Amino acid sequence: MVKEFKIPDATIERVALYLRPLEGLMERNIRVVSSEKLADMCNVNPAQVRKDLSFFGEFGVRGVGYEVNDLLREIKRILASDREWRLGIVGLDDMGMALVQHKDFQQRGYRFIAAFDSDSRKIGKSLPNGLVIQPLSMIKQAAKELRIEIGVITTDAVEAQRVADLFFEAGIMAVLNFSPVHLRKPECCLVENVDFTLNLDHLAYELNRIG
Amino acid sequence: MVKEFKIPDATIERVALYLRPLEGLMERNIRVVSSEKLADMCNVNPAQVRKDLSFFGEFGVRGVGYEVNDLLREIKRILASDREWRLGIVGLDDMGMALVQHKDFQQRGYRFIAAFDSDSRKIGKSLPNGLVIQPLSMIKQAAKELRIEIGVITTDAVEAQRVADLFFEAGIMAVLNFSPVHLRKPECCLVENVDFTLNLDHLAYELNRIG
DNA sequence: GCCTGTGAATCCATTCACAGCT
DNA sequence: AGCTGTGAATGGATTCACAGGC
Repeated sequence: MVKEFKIPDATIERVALYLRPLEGLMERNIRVVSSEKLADMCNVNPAQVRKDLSFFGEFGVRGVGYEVNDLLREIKRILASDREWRLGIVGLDDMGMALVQHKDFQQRGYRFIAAFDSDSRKIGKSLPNGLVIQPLSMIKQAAKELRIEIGVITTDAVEAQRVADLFFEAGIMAVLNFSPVHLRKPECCLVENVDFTLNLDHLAYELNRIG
Repeated sequence: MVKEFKIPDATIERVALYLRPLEGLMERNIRVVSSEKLADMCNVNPAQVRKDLSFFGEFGVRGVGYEVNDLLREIKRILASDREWRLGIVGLDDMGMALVQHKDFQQRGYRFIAAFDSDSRKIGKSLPNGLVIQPLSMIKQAAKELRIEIGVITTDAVEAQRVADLFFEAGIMAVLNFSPVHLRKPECCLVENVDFTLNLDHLAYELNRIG
């Protein structure tokens, strides 16, 4: 019984956050969790957890809590992360290599199915997962044939926009951007930026405050 | 003339976001920027930019805009990112290696000055930046001697808490955590979590919504 | 008794709109 | 004329507090 009104963005973000702790509980064979316990594990308020979940239906049992397994399944369904997503990556220097091997991605159904690089010395090389690195000129064709859904960019600043444009032209609507530039994009497309320096800036700021 | 009342957290986060575009303008020798232009480059509202900056003083010139160079210096001062910060890292698999080589870190003054791993086969090896990988047992001593300020964790889930505890015991108050677990920490310490799957979850959710 | 689900209340953040300076 | 700086207005998001069901 999913409610019709629009879900707050903050809720979507937090609901994704709940996945990891829930997976942790599953592994420890803990069947039921209260909003208070789950909130603890995510540094949020218990009422927040309940309200977030209530946007999508009534998953809990009063006096008891939430069935971990059910909740996990529901959240994955809500986020559409209950299926495989097909990723293509451009840039196979250290960061790119780290990502294609990243275990969390595979476990969660995010699968790299194509890899590209502009460095001709890298073309034709095989990655540990069996992928062969292709030239950028193959992006369009590969995107169609392999049905790439999400593009990942780990190039330097200079190349990033060009690569993003290639992705968009190839019909890839979503990009995860690790490069240090703000990408221009068509209205319809989505870009998520990852920038660790923001996290470090925040730590630096707080460290400086507390003296 | 810094205002005394507390700065909203959201403002701190956005102010850090303004750094990259400003650096971009510097490189292109653009001296002055309006709140509207800067807002554009960060996908925020111009009034937001002005309000954010006004928390820290009056940096702009009415009728003109903000001096890029000044603004950059001011923001760095505010965030305390106008100096070097000393990082120690644990876990030198792909992700760890990618981070120690990450150019943005060095450019912004985030310097890795120690590296540790629990894998005995890695101990004693040198990294491209000259660091030698040490065993975890060296964390406490190295933290003191080298004055490590921020600890970076790229181990797997099993090791992460143990490493975090070692950091905290060694007097390191801030941790950047790439591992997929929620770290328990003393009241006084800071943890920032990095989790790319959250970004992918968000893209998946949106892709699914728009069909 | 215990814990969820949720309207109401509160708190915070964003945006508007315009006065004030150059 | 142009763009900042900011009180006031708006709009969201968080938290409270309790009714409702196990």
